[in-house]
Amino acid sequence: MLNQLLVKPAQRTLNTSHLYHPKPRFCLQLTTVAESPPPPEDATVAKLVLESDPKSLAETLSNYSFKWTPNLVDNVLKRLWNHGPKALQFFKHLDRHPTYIHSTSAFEHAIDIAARLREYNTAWALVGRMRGLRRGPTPKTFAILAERYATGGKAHRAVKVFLSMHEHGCHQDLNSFNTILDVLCKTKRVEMAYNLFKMFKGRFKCDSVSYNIMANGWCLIKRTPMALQVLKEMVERGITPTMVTYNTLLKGYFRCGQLNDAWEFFLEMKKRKCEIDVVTYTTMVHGFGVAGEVKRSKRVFDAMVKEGLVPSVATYNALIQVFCKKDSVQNALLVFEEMVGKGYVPNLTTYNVVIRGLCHSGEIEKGLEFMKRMEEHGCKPSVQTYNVVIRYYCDDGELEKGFELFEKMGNGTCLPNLDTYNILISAMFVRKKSEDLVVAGKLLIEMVGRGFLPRKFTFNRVLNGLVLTGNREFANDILRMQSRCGRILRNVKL
DNA sequence: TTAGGGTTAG
Repeated sequence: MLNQLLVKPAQRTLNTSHLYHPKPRFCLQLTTVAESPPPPEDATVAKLVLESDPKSLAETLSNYSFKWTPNLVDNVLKRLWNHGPKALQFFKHLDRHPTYIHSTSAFEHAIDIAARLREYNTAWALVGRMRGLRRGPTPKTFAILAERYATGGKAHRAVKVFLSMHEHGCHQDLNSFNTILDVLCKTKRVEMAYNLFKMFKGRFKCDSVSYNIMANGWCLIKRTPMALQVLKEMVERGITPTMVTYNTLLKGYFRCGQLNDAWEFFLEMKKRKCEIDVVTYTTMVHGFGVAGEVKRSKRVFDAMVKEGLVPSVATYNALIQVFCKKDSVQNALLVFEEMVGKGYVPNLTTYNVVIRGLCHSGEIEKGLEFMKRMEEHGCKPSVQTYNVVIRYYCDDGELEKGFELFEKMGNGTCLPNLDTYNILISAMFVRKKSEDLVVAGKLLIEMVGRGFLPRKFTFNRVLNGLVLTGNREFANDILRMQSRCGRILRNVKL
């Protein structure tokens, strides 16, 4: 039934339902796709890891003659980035390999993944293991750990990581100090960073980078006066502000909606004969534009060119985004074509901005054309690209087209992430059909199987939906899965 | 992975 619902009957169809699944959990059909070249080896391995039951992973992989190299392992781990438990199972399997030894970078990937899953004990065990093998830890290892602690809401632990570096045989220097400051600032723990900064600025002989990091931190939490204070202090200590310092403050003004102050600051920079650079202009184009001042934004862009500065791809991206958001996609496309005409190579951001703009104005098919165009030009659509188009298809009631793209992701080289699943699951509630809710339940099972932890809200929503549509038994299955869910992450021990 | 400019919805 579901198959018929989600497919246009006249189309030639082919059942591929989740090629990387041991058994199809649900059958969605999609139109025939063109023959594509064989996937790279790391994609094949990633697919096998995703498909295999953890217990049979070793056996599965031994059926193939992969030649394990640091590069291959790194790429597999990168691909499995959104599938943490699976990635760690793979890492663990190779950790027992008779001849292959994990590289520093493989360890750091694994540590990053474990810490992202908040498996801090696992992460530290890996640090110990890499030390035992004399593969680290390196300053980068600690930067990763600190960042994961900070983004996991454990800023104090992040600071501790930095303070304990030397105990793990890793020297603390100005670079690592700047890194911890930046990690804290980027996670909005600016006060904490500032305290640390005040405490150690003498010991590590803080440089302009440290000051710039702090100024940016205050700007990120919209406390520009404090950023100015940092600038003042910097000058008092005889450290010359750089273009980064000025551009940071300029961006800070825009972030606070202080357009006039931003403009004044820019004039002041000019007056003082600052070497105004492409970043300054890009900040202005974006700042004025997203604040609704499209004409001003375009004037700045033109002024830049007139002054002989060459716009970067980022400058074009800013302008294109401004047109998409505050003007029209048609004008944005004109800028896009102008950019291409001048020999620029649009990047992932360019395409994502354009595709989002098109979808937003109801031109999803045209967005899809751009997706093809980017692929033809060697720019692989990212999971965000897919998510945008899938979302708009679903919003438009074109569920089958959304699923078609979802299938394409699974078959190809761009694995779905948590957002992808959430988008699709939400879409399953629109038609209020029993069959759709069963799909939602199956998606939920699939995402858990791949190591994503759905929010409680998602579980409850699907459960309620199933119960209301008379799928009580299936709801019970899901309920049992939910209770197992908490244990899934804990089961991955190294 | 020591700092600044372009992607994200409701």
